[in-house]
Amino acid sequence: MSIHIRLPDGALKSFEAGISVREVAASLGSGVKKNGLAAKVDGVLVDLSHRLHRDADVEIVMPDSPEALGLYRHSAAHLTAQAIKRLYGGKAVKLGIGPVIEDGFYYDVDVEQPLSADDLGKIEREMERIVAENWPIERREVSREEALRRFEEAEEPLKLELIRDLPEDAVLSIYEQGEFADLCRGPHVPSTGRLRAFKLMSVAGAYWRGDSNNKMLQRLYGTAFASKPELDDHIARLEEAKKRDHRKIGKEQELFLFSEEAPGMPFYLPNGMTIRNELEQFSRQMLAEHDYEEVRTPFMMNRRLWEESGHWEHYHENMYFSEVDDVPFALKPMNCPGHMLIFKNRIRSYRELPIRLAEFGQVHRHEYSGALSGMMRVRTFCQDDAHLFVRPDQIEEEIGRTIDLIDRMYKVFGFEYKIELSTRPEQSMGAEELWEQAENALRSVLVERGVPFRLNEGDGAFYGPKIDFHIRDAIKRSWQCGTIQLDFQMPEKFELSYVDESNRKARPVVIHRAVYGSIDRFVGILTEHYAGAFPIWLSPVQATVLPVSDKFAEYAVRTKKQLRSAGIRADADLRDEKLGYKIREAQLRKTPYMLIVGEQEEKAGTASVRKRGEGDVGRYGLDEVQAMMLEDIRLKV
RNA sequence: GCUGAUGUAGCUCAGCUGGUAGAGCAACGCAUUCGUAAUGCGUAGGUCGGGGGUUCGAAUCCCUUCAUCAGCACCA
Repeated sequence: MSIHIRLPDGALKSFEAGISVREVAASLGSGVKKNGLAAKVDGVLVDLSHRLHRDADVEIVMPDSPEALGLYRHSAAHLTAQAIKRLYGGKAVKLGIGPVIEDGFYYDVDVEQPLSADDLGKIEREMERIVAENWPIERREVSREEALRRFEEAEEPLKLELIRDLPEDAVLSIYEQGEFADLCRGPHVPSTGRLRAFKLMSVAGAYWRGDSNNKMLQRLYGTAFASKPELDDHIARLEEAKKRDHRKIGKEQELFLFSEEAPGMPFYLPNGMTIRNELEQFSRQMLAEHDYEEVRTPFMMNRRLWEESGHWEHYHENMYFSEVDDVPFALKPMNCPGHMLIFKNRIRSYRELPIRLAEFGQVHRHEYSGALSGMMRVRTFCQDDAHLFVRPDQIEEEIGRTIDLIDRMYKVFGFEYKIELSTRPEQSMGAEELWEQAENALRSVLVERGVPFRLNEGDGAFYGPKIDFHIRDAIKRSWQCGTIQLDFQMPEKFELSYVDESNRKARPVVIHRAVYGSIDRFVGILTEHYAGAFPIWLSPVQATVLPVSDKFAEYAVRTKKQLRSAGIRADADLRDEKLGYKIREAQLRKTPYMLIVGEQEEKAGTASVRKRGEGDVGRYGLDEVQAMMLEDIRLKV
């Protein structure tokens, strides 16, 4: 019996039924035969050894196909496991799982001996050896019984656990390469010799099955590519990202510091404070345009309040406490209870709603020591927080307005962001119907506006579902910044009410929202986003005046003063150094404008302008340069 | 919190198997008065994260503690 195979270009070819993909590939020319890695049969990825029994669309996966990367990485993970087993003893190494991840792969192993960075080189060399041996990688489908027997013999308790947890009807397959075998769904590249470009990156602990109650295994991270140049490129990108690290730039540019005396609590240096202040000022301007009112609430309030709000029950592990005069206090981890008290301060009419209370609220949250990370994860930070008290009929419009506000502000920074909708978590409070109503409200706003979003099941706040805005940092870690949270619980807890049209008490709904999220984290993200070259409106020093020599110091100072009186953050570098030296330094500090002044400039009342990223742009009158800068600042470019 | 690594001058880092700490940059001083990414010479600067121990002797070995980093777990 013959079958028809349709190729991606639409061509139809006939083969005997039962022919392998490998043979189909071979019929397509020597290049495909030699370099084919796997195939997509009717859209499903399979090994070259896969046999075809009926008509199908077949596409051979070549090294440059989008699917190839996953194959290389998955096979490289097996290669890693095989090498470790060879080096540390087949039965001394218990295999966990070895999946492909965004930039590579990892393999979790249970080995007595802690693996160090030095061991990685050793393992890599063994991997190279296995590549040189060029073992075919072969798939075998096995019965559950056979799988259990094999991994029992191999003394692989973790694999046995995985097999036992697979559904009854699951097809089990084992991939073998030389003496090594692994339970795996596949597919893989056809032989170890195909792996030409891989590298082990790091080793770290990871709990078995992601549960901190389980044993901690050792996780080897690695990456693999189709070719060496692509691998080198990837490594170069990682190094580039490291240069953007906000901790490094924060130190170099004197933005902020951390002290052992206050772990996870940033100190702002004058430069960093300037950036923060600009961010706040921008935010205040936006708040004014969107009819918010700014308030401020105490850092510390009686524990009673937190019991009332539910924070004590749901959040107290992350809170800081203090007791003075036998009165128990808690440092606020959130601003909401304070804002509830403000709302309750007097009777509210339905005509007043929505009431939008904003606060640059400093909160304290006790994070686990291991979670701290520069400005990205701290124990005290300032939220650009606000609570919108709305009538039920205003919910959707208000959420829409908030999305607009966030989008508008992010555009100024040129941020790409992703939206997530997070639903009810396990640890939460309130009735099922209210949650459902809240989740539906958020979802329908997103759907109506046609914004793409990802559903994040069970990741909501304990008091309500939320829409989160995620931004990526230099090393591709994603951080939640903006958030819109719908809350029917706090109004209940605090018995909030307003007087409605028919003079009856009605319950408002609260929307929690933040744009920057944590201003501190946002400063960190911006630092990496701009690689320290902040746009002029944020730049701590907007212009440096550089006299060619001491003789023009007086004119330099005059120039600086003029710019300052126009509201520009200008400095003059009067040190007894050569011009080239001062330019180099200002350049390294990423100063947006350098004004060079010498004899000709002084005579003409001008300055030679050097713009960051452009270099020397010529001579301008001082008023002209000043206008240029003010325009850039105003436009936030 | 867990696993592993790291902590030496303001910064970046060197210091082999234990013999009493060094470089570059920065700072300061002097000379130089300079035209678009580093002028030269000189000076000063450290109880080697903290505590304890082993030793004749510890930056180096051991214990403990703190902080930081990578990752895991956590992230209302």
